[in-house]
Amino acid sequence: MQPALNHRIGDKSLRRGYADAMALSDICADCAVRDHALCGSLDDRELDALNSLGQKRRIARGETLIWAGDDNLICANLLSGVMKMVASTSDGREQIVGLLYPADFVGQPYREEADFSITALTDAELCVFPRLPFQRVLEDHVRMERLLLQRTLQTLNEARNRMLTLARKSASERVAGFLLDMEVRAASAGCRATPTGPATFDLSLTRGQIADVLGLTIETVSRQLTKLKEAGLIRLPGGRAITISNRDALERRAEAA
Amino acid sequence: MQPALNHRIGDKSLRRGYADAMALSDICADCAVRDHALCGSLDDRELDALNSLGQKRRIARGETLIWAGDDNLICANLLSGVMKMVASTSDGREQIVGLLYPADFVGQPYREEADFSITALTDAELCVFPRLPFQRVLEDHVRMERLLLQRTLQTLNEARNRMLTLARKSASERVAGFLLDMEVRAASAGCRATPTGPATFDLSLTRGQIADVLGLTIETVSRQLTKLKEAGLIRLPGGRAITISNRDALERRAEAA
DNA sequence: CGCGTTTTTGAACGCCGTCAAATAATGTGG
DNA sequence: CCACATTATTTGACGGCGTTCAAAAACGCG
Repeated sequence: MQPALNHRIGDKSLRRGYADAMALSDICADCAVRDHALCGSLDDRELDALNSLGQKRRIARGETLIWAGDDNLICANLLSGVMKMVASTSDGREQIVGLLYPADFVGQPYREEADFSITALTDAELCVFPRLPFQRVLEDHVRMERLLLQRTLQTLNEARNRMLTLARKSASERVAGFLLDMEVRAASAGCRATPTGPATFDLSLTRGQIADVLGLTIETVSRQLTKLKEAGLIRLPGGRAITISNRDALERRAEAA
Repeated sequence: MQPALNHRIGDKSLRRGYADAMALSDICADCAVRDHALCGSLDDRELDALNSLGQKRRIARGETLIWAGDDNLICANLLSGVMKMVASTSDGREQIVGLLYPADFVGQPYREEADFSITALTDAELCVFPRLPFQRVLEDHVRMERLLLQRTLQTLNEARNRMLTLARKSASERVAGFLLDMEVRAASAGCRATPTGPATFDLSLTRGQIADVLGLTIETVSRQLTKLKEAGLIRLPGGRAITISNRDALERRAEAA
């Protein structure tokens, strides 16, 4: 089905099919997320097999990679940027069911039709694979399949915890919990050495997107943030930055009605 | 904090490993769910390997197999009965994050601590496996691992759709959708030949359990059911039976605020 | 029949959504 | 760099949906 591309071509950009594949292969060498993505489980030779399928693709903020309801044609690895996975009702109500960060796997393997839309919240880069060939690679590479299983299990756990939040927690619990989650992610992205002190970070989401994640409205999110500010638990230095000035209190509020 | 679980003492446990394994192995031969459970992917020889680990276990209605927060020691296949998977807040609010039916896989592989409690809603039977050895079997049997991956992906999809429901749908949409879901399950369990006509079935859940699934209260569920009855979409013949007398209208109500 | 449990029904409250408007932030072309 | 347009956020007023609290009715089981 796919030509084996184990040989190198001197000038990468001369010809199309081959050139793209090789370009991707080269990029893997200094891929920012390779160690954290699914392909981290592959050795160089296996990587070639995957690369012969994949194409690197840039996407602008606001662009939608996959539309719910369409044929489910592709999977991907997210290289940079942030994306959202959205479920929606027929009359347009929306819920973000997952945020995707660099090294995350994107898409729904073994699904004929896409159930959710996937849209870029920032400019983003991905390695995109056609779904069916990707599934075949998956089945030929146990370690990758295993890694996907473990990630999927982890994602499922998170989804279930989110159900508890969406169904049973108050607006102030949701917002407080969300800020703590985002702080953890920001910290691990920035790899700050000091886990102490007032942590300032940028939550690159609009109020509307936060609302979509938390199952609230823009107004409620905004009101809760000002409440937290007035209570002295956080500061809002402007833009989309957040300073957590009293994490203990924030953690308490994250699990008290 | 909770009753000890793995101390079931019976005549069989006098002669350990072998007797149990053979007993289980024998039972597999006429296992009601074998073709639908994960072990359906194993041949007889492989089944032996799994069986040497497993123990068949009966559980009474209301008993809890796994407690959230405990060490995550076991996985299982559900043979008969219905169980619930519950997430809860520190102050006791609960949400059912999954219902488990015969042939479903039970537990959280690759997790050190159980995140959710798993409790029997009816008397139930399971094949219980210690988690770590089970994981090893999983890794030695690609087909089973693949099957688990595919199931997990499917479950994740369902979880994400549930997020939409919990976050954005009205009480009447939730109840209508729930009845339709249960009807599908009841129909597939009973394998009715006629997909037409007024379908009567038993939703073996109490109002409280329905409320726990839908993220509502008992009162709200009850009120919505009477509304549906008064609107002529369903009948409540008593007990926990439901008759769907106008499925089209019910489907419309399931996705209209 | 009598008792405990589940379900239904009623009444009042409160959280959050909706609608509306003011203010702040961001971007754009001149 | 500013003036202006656009978008995002904050703030306010109000109402509705679902919860909470309470009690009656129906059911199940000895």
